[in-house]
Amino acid sequence: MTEDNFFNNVYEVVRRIPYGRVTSYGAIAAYLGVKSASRSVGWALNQSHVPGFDLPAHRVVNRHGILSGKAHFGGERMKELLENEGIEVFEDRVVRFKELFWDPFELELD
DNA sequence: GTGGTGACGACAC
DNA sequence: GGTGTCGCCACCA
Repeated sequence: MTEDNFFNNVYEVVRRIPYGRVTSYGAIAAYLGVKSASRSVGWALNQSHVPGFDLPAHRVVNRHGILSGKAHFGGERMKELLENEGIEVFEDRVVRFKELFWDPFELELD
């Protein structure tokens, strides 16, 4: 946001995802002005596994609400984190994804 | 500068 | 809804 670094912007947005809500890689990329950089967003989130890096990456799923990054959290870690926030997860997919989906552009509406 | 890779997305079947 | 293909962008060797 405040910086021109794509990665930094991704982290900024992810940290602002409301509790109990989820968003997609594409939505973040679009908010950053590069709609087609969705792959880079996921690539950036790869940093979230670094110690001391507090990032709710478990709230970021793909366009279909699938926990595509589940493998990077290790086992059912991502699923548990989501369910802990009241988000139902079935078969690696977010139930009611359409309702729980949070668009980064809502930041402007705040 | 070039090529390969990835926690994606849109489209076709 | 699921699978395969192609396109996209940023990063690293």
